[in-house]
Amino acid sequence: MQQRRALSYDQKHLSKEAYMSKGTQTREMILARAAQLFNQRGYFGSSLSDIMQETGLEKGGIYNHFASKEQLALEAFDYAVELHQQRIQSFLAGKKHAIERLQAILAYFQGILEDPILTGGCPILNTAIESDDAHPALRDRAQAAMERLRDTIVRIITRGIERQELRPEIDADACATLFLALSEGALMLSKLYQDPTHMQRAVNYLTRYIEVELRKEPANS
Amino acid sequence: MQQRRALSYDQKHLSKEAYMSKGTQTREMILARAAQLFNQRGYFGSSLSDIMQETGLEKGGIYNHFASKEQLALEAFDYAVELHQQRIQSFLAGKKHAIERLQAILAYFQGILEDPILTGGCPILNTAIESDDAHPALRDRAQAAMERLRDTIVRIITRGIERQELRPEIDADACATLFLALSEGALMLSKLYQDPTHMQRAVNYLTRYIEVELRKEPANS
Amino acid sequence: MQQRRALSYDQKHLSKEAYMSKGTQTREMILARAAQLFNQRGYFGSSLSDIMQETGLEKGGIYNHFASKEQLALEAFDYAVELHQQRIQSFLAGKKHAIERLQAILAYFQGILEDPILTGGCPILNTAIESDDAHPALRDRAQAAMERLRDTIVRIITRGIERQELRPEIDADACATLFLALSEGALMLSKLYQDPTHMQRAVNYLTRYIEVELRKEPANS
Amino acid sequence: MQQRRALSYDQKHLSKEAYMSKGTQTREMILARAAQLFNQRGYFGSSLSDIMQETGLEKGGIYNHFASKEQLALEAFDYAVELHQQRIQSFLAGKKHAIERLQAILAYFQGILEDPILTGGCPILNTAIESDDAHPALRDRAQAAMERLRDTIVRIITRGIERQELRPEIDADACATLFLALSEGALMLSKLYQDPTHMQRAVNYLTRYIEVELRKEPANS
DNA sequence: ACCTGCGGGACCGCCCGTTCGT
DNA sequence: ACGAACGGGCGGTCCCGCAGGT
Repeated sequence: MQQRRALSYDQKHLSKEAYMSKGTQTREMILARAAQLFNQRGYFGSSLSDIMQETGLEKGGIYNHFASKEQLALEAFDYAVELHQQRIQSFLAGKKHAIERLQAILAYFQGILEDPILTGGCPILNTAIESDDAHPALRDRAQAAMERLRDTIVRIITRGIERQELRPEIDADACATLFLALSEGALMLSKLYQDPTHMQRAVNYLTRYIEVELRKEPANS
Repeated sequence: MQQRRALSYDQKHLSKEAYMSKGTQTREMILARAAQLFNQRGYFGSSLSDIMQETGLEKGGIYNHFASKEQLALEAFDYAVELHQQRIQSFLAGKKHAIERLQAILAYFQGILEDPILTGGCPILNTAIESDDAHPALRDRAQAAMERLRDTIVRIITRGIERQELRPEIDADACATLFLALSEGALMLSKLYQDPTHMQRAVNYLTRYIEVELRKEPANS
Repeated sequence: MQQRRALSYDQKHLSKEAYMSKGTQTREMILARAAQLFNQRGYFGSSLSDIMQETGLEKGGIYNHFASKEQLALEAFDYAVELHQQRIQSFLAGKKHAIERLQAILAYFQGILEDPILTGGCPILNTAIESDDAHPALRDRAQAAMERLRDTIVRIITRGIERQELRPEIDADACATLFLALSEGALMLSKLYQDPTHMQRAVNYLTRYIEVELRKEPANS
Repeated sequence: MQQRRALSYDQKHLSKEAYMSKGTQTREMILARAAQLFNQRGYFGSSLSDIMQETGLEKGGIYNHFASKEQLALEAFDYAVELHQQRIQSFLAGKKHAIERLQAILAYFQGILEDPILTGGCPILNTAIESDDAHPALRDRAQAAMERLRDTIVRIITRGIERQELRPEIDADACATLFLALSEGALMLSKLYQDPTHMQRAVNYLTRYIEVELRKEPANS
């Protein structure tokens, strides 16, 4: 019965995606469920038993696909990040102007709270906090993922400057830090208080910031 | 021998602080060490064995003072928060002007990274992230601690407005969110990257923000 | 070993000896050993370590089959009772006359001491005494088992009266109490003194009682 | 508060009994409470913490008076037996005739159920069952106590025969076994079923038995 | 090829019975 | 008589291999 759920899980993707062998399907399903679990309860807070229950598989079934809990955690983290990356891309899709693209980033952050792909908040933030002093392998992963996100923002800004959509004097790195830190921080606050207000304030603030501090004013003004 | 370490730990406080029975000393020592451990490895990532090793006590010795790991965690969190609260107070001590006081808050956040009382970063942030979907009791504690911190900032701002040190149109709540979210977020980034730059940027940004957006300009300007 | 497959093919068709997977065999083995242990040392007097030693399994192996010590105890008790029930049935087998059947019951009780299936005496008695004020779940089990035994005796008597093998004025319930209480009490005495004499006396007494008080005299005498 | 109860416990005896130092009072109090506990939960089922709670003392306080849990158990058993022995004596007091004395024994057994000095049933029975295969020291104690009880009955019967109150052909030992086994067995049944009926039946049966089988008929009948 | 289920064994948090300094 | 500390054992769970069967 649990297995049925597992099977049906990915079969809906069959039409639009490449063929997946049963094994690969199971593997993906495990990753999806584990990513969810780890994102809510953390790496140390999730046991293999929890994952068994979540996936409907026996231990052996999981171990068939992943050599260890750690390996699973690493891949599940990648999976979660990939999901979020796709979400960002879908927000950015079709938006050319740097202002629009920065707004899309804000929308993405707000979406983590209001329309989450993975409940439990931002996997990079969660993993960063849990792993920084405790799990180097995971921390490196989190660092790389964060860097990718940061780089996305930096690129939007530098290209925006090149295209003369943003002011030339902007420090792209500092600006990316502002966006990232404020968004992640506000996400944390809103999750802690279970109140979206804080996230909303951060988005409001950054939206204004984009307009007032980043947008290049028309030359004739 | 291990016990001796425990004894010596708090005895240096005896001269200046209230008398502590041996039991209470040990209790405090356990809290201090456990707070450190939990702050680095998290609640689920720290085992009683780790705490035994850190304290030099046997299990029974710890259990004498705390009914469960959870109870210990709760009290250790309070201990850590209290330590940080005292730090904030020491930063605020003698500073009357709202601008100065807000700068002290920034200095406090920067100190978490550069001159930590407890290695492992901000206990409220760490605990908030770990507990929000996994441990309600801890989350409530973290929420209360965060609220206290937030309230400190809000009060500084509202009193600053009253004293006409800050602009009257400031939204104190929104402003506190900005300070908290940006500082905690930057702290996370700096810890993740093991690079104080991000924290520094947040402090720079907020320092400028204080001057430009909050400080009430002299009437004659 | 290679033959196992051939064997197992037929084993599912075997009507009299149900096929037992390796897991089920282990489970039964644990039950048998645990039943023995509990019967000698009691529930609180037996530790999981004892059971590990007795079964030669590690904790994980035991825990695979039983969710807790309590669950194991409950099932082990049922196992022990079932064993004794079968023993009673084998004593009763082929005996039609109520007198014979009551004598079989006595033989069964004497057998507990002299030819035990499970050393440690009567599991119902042992469990009744240990659990009555301390372990309701176990007590309920013991009560049900005792009731089954009592019912066996009551039925023998009532059917004996119906068949005019026993006197019509007999109070079957009171008589069953006499049999049970005296037998269990004598069993306790003989185990305490490590001397079968007391059991023997009870059997002698009840044997005479059957003849003198229960047996219906021929009409022509 | 607990301590207050402990203190007051024996002070009412001070007037009529030999002087008891505070230490001795405490010791007696521990014995009384422990005897109660062991009688209900058994030796292995009672922990020192239970005893602490029951007595209101700390561990050190208990260990001041008893070298080990085992030693306490042994003495608590003796205490319980002594209490029961006194009860028997009070039932026998003033009764000279063997018939009366045997009836007193039955009344004593019935009293265990209906007006217990120690809840949890007969300590000898309880201890016999728990210790027979598990705790030789306790079993020896139980055996001795049972023997004392048995001897009381045997003596009543032999003296009754000597005094021509009972029939000369009675086997006193067998008769004592009958009384003991039936009473203890019925006690077990009544406790298991939480229904005094079984005990009542045993008493009824033995009362009749005394009249019909033991009482010496007047010579002229 | 994939999954099940059994078993291992280390370790978990907790509590035991015990000792001893105060 | 207390209360701190011990140290090992409690019941239970962890993560992990591996044999077996479909």
